[in-house]
Amino acid sequence: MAQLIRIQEIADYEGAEVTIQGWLYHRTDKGKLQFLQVRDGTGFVQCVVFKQEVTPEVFAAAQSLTQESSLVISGTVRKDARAPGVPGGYEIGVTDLKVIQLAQDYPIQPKEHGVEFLMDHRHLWVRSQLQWAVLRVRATVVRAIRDWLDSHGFINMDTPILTPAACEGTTTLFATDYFGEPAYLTQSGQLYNEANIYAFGRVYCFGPTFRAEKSKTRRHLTEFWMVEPEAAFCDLDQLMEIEEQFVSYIVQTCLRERAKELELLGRDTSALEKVVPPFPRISYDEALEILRRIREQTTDEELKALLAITWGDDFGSPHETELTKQFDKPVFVYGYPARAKAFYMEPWPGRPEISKSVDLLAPEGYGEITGGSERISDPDLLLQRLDEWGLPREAFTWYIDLRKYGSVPHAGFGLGVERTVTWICGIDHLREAIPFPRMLKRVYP
RNA sequence: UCCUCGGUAGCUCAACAGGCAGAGCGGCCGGCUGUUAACCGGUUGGCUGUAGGUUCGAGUCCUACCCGAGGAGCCA
Repeated sequence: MAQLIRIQEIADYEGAEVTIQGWLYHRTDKGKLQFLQVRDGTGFVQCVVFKQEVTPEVFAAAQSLTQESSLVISGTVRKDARAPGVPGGYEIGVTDLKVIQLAQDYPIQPKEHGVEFLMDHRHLWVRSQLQWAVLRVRATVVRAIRDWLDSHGFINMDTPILTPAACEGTTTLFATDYFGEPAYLTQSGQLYNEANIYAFGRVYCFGPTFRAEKSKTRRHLTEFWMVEPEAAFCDLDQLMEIEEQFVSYIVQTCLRERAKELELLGRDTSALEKVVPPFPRISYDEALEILRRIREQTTDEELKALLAITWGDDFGSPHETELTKQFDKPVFVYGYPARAKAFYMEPWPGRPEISKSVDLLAPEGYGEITGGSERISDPDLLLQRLDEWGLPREAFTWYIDLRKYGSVPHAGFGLGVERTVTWICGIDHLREAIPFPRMLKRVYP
């Protein structure tokens, strides 16, 4: 009696009679010999059908199989270095095969397709090997995020998705009708987590977040996932230590547990192996100096124009990309000009024009994956900032309260899941790092 | 919102200077005992994004619009 197994555990069944349930990924017909590439969600395996080893009915059934037909297949597991697949190196010598459904005209072929076509068929595209690999890495990233935080004193505290007001401006918020009043889809759970730390010390929220930005680039989604840790009694230096430990753990976990997927994606893992603490730290001022040098040395006039920047401006993508090329690890850039950042950031001691903020830029040109800061803890300073930014005090009554009842230095950051997955996988577009991306002009399927 | 590129068969793309709209893949039929997006032979397949214009003649030139991609800005 053949045992029902999953492809990912096939190496444990060498020589055994097994059954797998899955779908036909690809078929090569050699006449009296057929090679079936079968996937079951956990992996891909080659199944070999010899005409003389099966009944005529089984052989004909194998010949009738179309791409993505569902099937139950039985046979003997044998080791064979020629066998492709994930994990690969093993194949099944087929003895029996049952067709569940013959798929009709599956649209995606194992060849190059255009972006629009693939996005229109995202519900099917996720079955393709590379997409499957990326999304498996994503699942591991998500689990590593929770593992690290849960085991380092952070408690999960989810924050609302429907919110009454903007935390950083309203133009990029999705508005909804909340029983006749406007409510907005969240851009960040940070302000709520600043309340939660006074109950739990260290917290994190983890969920989807929404930005109605009309961004049309490979680095933007309108709906993306963000994890936002926040810690009481934490300053900017301590925050950077948390971030580098956290990010390193995520990367190393993927290297350990998703080696096959990263190999399938053609990822140069030696670049990821270098992602261990400590990460280099440079100030905004030092970053400007580096950019100035790059600008002087380049002969590329277009790049020179893109890299133009004056003190006080936030970095754009070209700046981040060029900066990260200078390092082989993620790099912290701290101390951004206060006016380029949000109202709640603690000013730098003795230099009020600078904030205690820090972004973490991923190497190889991937750019910003986290943004964080130490928050203002003094109630009077917070009131002053709200006024300066033209924000109504009434809307922030509860937030101001937090500075009145046992205020402490505290800090936090947000890490973008899709950007992290994109970087780890070495792919070039965020849309492949989430099962069903939401982008400007894309809400289907 | 701005800049650049693109839209031709189910898919990926050709089509010279305006002159019969083609190939590969897929599908279908046949052949092949080690294929890795197999290979070989046959076959199927078109409102050239939309509307208008120029011309004896438009996939090709002109105008407007629609859709997509990449980038800028903004950001994780």
